[in-house]
Amino acid sequence: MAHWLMKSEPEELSIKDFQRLGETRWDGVRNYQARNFMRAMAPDDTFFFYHSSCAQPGIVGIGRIVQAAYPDPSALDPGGAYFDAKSSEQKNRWSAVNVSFVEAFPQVLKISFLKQQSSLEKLPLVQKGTRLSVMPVTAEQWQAILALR
DNA sequence: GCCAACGTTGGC
DNA sequence: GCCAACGTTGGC
Repeated sequence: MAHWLMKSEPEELSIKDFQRLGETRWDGVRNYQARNFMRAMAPDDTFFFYHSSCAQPGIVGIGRIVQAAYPDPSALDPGGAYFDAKSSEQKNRWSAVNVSFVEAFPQVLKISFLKQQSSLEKLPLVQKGTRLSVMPVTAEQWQAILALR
């Protein structure tokens, strides 16, 4: 079982929204590297839910993959924010996964705090210049972050 | 709002 | 295939 980290802007989907929904589709990823990580996801993989572009950016909870990657329907919706004119029913460049809520942390593990952890030095999230919205988390990093809750 | 850093686009 | 210009991300 693998571990991941996925970023969401809370104005788009917050951990509270996620908790209320229980299960949802994770779509709209429009970066090839992030997409490729999504395609490597398998049911029962777990991920940290990260709030980005907000007052308190950081890790706020945990989710689980319930369905492996499939063509992202949002790329085919001409009225939607994630429409991609270069994708079609036959050839959709983008992928979505289905995810379920697992846990919300009692407090935000702020990015400034995570950057202070030597155990997380290699996590792309804290590395300068990295803006991946979906990334792998090693077993060691997973445990280190769990211990910070 | 600023701006560093990165990704994408498109002319050549 | 190069690379300048532009767009986006995302912390601060």
